[in-house]
Amino acid sequence: MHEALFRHIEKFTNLEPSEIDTLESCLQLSKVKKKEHLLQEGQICNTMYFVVKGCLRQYIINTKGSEQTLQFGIENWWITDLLSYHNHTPSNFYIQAVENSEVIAIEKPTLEALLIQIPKLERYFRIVSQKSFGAMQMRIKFLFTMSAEERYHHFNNQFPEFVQRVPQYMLASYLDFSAEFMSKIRAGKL
Amino acid sequence: MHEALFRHIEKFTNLEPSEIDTLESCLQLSKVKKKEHLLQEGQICNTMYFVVKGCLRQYIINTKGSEQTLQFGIENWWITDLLSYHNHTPSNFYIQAVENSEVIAIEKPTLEALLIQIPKLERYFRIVSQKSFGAMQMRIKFLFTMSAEERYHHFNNQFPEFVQRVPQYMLASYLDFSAEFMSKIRAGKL
DNA sequence: CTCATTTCTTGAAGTAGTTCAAGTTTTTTA
DNA sequence: TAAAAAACTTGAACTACTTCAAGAAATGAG
Repeated sequence: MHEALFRHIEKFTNLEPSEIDTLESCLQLSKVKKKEHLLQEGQICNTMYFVVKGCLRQYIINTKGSEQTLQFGIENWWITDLLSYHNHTPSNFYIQAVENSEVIAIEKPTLEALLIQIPKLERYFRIVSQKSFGAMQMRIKFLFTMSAEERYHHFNNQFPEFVQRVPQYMLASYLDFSAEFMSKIRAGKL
Repeated sequence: MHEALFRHIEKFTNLEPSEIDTLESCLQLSKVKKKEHLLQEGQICNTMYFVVKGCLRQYIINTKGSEQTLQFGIENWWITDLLSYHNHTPSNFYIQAVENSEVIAIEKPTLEALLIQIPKLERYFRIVSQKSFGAMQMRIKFLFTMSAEERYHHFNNQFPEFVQRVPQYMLASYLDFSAEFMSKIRAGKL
């Protein structure tokens, strides 16, 4: 049922069959329709989402009322608001499906119990979150050192398939420039 | 000897006296002089640094040859290049002392061994890195939604003491604007 | 205390990006 | 398969910031 997640966990730590059973019994796969929200600003985020299939995004609505995507989550990524999750504070973010997707949603009490029953999961989540933090550091580096055009080309080189997969205006805001500017970059009109 | 770190760990998990002993025996405090480097670009980052006293920063040298601070680390923060650490790849960053500082430096083999001997440390590092990731998400939000002036005032409200502690030009680059612009913001000349 | 170094300030000129508004194309839905 | 909705394009006007250059102030080292 949840092979995708098991395979991901096995990359970082080896589970016993009994542990797989325990885990299996706590998980359920849910379908999320395109544009459906898993988290809204102001809610307390109590759930971690593992993307089995499809694409989610985390976004905010800025002071001008327009959406800015801060993060995408595709297959084998976790997505959640970790600050709201840990501190029980209202979230600053929306989490929404960009495509029809399938996710494993784990509620905090379930996960807390699992982490106690299967301490290896502590290791798994440690490594995953340390790597994500490392990736975020690189992201900040790119935001700081590259021009809008460089960011676009760099992203397009690294993830050409992904660029086709999401609306341009979402990617533009993720790369921190306007949709109009992206259009001009792509047309080579500068 | 290393109370600062023990106190920090105890916030997230409770260590047995024997575990404290084990840990104690693996740690050593080192002094770092202002401007001294703990990591240089191109090196493989093999060490995690816990700041006991003082202030470190992670920075890059951009294409124009000037320094840009990506992260500060003060008392009770860990600082390292987690991507280089996990992937054994050359680091993109410098880590340098901003003030004369004291750090606990843990080498990767030591830490790996400790995580096996004291599994509770997996939990500690998981929570710390998840919270750091959450903080990074907020940082990106601020970078995306606030003007330079707003970022300065917001930071200055949140961390007034810290603003006094580091050179203005370092803080300016951390907030992603020029030192000259910072000077004008502070003078109210806009 | 004094000289050298580092940090901060100021103004003028330039630019990488935004915003707006309108039109076009593509995708979705019924 | 038509109509509606969503996504993309284009150009013109604007602006938030950068860059440069030079001087002033603060800090540090011997």
